[in-house]
Amino acid sequence: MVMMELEETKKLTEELLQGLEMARQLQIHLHVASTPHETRDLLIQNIISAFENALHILKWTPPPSAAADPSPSPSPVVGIKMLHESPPLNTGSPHSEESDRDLRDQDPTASRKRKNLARWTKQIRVSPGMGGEGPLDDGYSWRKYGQKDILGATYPRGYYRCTHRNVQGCMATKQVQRSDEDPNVFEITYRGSHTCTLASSSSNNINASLLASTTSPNNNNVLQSLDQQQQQQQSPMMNELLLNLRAGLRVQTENLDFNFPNSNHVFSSQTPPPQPHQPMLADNNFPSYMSPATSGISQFSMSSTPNNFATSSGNQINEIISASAAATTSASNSNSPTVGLDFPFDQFELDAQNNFMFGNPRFFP
DNA sequence: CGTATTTGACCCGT
DNA sequence: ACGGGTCAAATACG
Repeated sequence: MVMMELEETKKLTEELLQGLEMARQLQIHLHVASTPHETRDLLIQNIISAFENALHILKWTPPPSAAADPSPSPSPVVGIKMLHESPPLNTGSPHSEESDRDLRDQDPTASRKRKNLARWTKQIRVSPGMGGEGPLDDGYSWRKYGQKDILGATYPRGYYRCTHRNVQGCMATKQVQRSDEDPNVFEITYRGSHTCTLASSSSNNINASLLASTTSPNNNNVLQSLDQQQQQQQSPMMNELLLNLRAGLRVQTENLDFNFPNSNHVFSSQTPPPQPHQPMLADNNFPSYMSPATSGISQFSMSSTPNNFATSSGNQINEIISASAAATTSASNSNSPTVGLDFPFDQFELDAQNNFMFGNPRFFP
């Protein structure tokens, strides 16, 4: 077997750790009657994904049959597949993201940092029948800022940035590329994590719990104070996954990607103080304030209208959430020693002490 | 009328 | 020079 690189070892470890944490989460949720089954499904799915990813890292190849996309889900059959993507992928150059120029004017090192932004790709399959023309909404509010024809690609690539870039300096962006082979598949490349404060802060609860079990013990007390019921899964990823689940989509694979040399890179140096960033609308408890039926209205906006969900239902959700969020948010605004940003689901980092971080530390006083 | 999208120009790395 | 990514003015949208 080929000598495993340090990076891989790290990834593998992270995968396993995540799987472990998810399993622990599941264990906790199993004792909480009010936990929506979606949450459990999600956790299970994530646990499976963690293992799959770990195996993937180990170069293990699944049996041909299993490799294909299983889609036992209901109507809108959709498969989401996460792809590793630390090394320069399609485009050899990550490069300037919008205002590299501007950034450099203010901070010469800014452009360089951009290259370190987290980057990962997902392949999302939408059922042919679905009206729209693009991948489902991922819970974030995106604003299209460009479209380009790519050589060799039949479909143009759409460029999106977080709607709150200007207001909150959220530098997250994503690219949507429709697959040539299968027009029903969209490859979405995300870059950078959201630092915007769209919804509440409660969105990090699940992360907090995860942290509790993995990171330094000094966090536990705080974590324990969290209301587990309401603050369960709110990481963007969770939101996303839930969205999928709600829509009858099936999450096929989740992968993690680690290309964050340091933990600060996520925040553009241009951005004032690292803002408490939150994962977007916390749609975790959707049953309560947002029935599947209600959310169904726009949650599957396609690329042409990337932020329907966020703008429509997101606001209401935010309001609901903001209340509970206020408490935790304010308490955690300060920069904590460790920087764990909540990335869309699959993201997590290691803090200075190499503690596994899943979610951000803002919950800790 | 404010906000989002479109689209050609521009910038930058290769 | 080329291709990918972003800017920004024009336009569409609600």
